[in-house]
Amino acid sequence: MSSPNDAVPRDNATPWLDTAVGYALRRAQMKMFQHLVDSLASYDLRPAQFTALVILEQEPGLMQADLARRLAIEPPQLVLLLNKLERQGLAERVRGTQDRRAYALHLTDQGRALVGELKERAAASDRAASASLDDAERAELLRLLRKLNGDLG
Amino acid sequence: MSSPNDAVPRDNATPWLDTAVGYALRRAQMKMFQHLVDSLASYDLRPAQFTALVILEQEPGLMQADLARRLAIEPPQLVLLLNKLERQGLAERVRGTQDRRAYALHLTDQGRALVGELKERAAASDRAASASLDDAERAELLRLLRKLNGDLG
DNA sequence: TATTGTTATACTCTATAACTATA
DNA sequence: TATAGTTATAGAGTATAACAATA
Repeated sequence: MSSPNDAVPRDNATPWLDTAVGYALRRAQMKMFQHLVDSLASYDLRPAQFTALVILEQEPGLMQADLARRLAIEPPQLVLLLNKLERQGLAERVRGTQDRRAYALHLTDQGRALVGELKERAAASDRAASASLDDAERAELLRLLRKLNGDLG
Repeated sequence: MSSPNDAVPRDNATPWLDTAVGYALRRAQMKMFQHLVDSLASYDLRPAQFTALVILEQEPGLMQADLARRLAIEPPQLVLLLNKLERQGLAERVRGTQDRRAYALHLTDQGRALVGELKERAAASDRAASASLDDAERAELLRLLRKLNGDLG
């Protein structure tokens, strides 16, 4: 017999799925993701579009290929995402001065004005969708997830 | 200013994304899910198909609508999933005796023989994809995720 | 008339290859 | 010849409506 974590007492009455981190992770992610989708719907933004705005606020001037890598999407997908953000007046492509193939990506004034409100919305969604945890548990969950992801800090 | 968890000291130098449980959760889930996809690829099984086998092992005789609900997929998707498991000789539909519209779902002998090996594979994938956590941390992560999901126990 | 499972269909997401314009 | 971005296209995954058989 085998279970995902041998530190968990292996009770034969415990369903296998209840011992799998990946299964619990998937269900948690679906729940929180859907909550965020609903929270951003009135802005006509999807989670990836919101994340792009947050990254561009923190690192203005990024190239498209770099932003695509940050979002873990392929360049062709990023084209569509950026087209939408430009149509919404939230971000813009600025032709590179040195390399005229590349674009430097920036938020517009409107985008900069909106992103703070979006972060508050998303933060509220984060808290609401994990309301069964207290603040200390949420902080510990975040720490463990970031360690799993190989993040520093 | 706002962050997803007010118990986390709100350092203005900390990028907002690093404070969001949902973002860390999504990245962790993608990493573990992809690892499982690779681990099951040689069996020509996807995670949802594997999960269906595990559920049917534990609860033989389920109806399709019930299994669909467990997997959080729509009935039409489950039809295709079951067709594939039947083609692979791992599960079968048995016409209900009382209600002849419904099917009782069961593993075949071959399915029962395989599911133990699959669970070991999946458990190894679970551990490998979260190798940056020690056993105590993995157990605590599982506990917090299950609490977030509203699971009992 | 309602329910179980199925089919048909469309919509989203994602991945790949081929194209353009610069370098 | 290589690279940044784009276009075109096709493959999954997912959701909805309509249908057949049974209750």
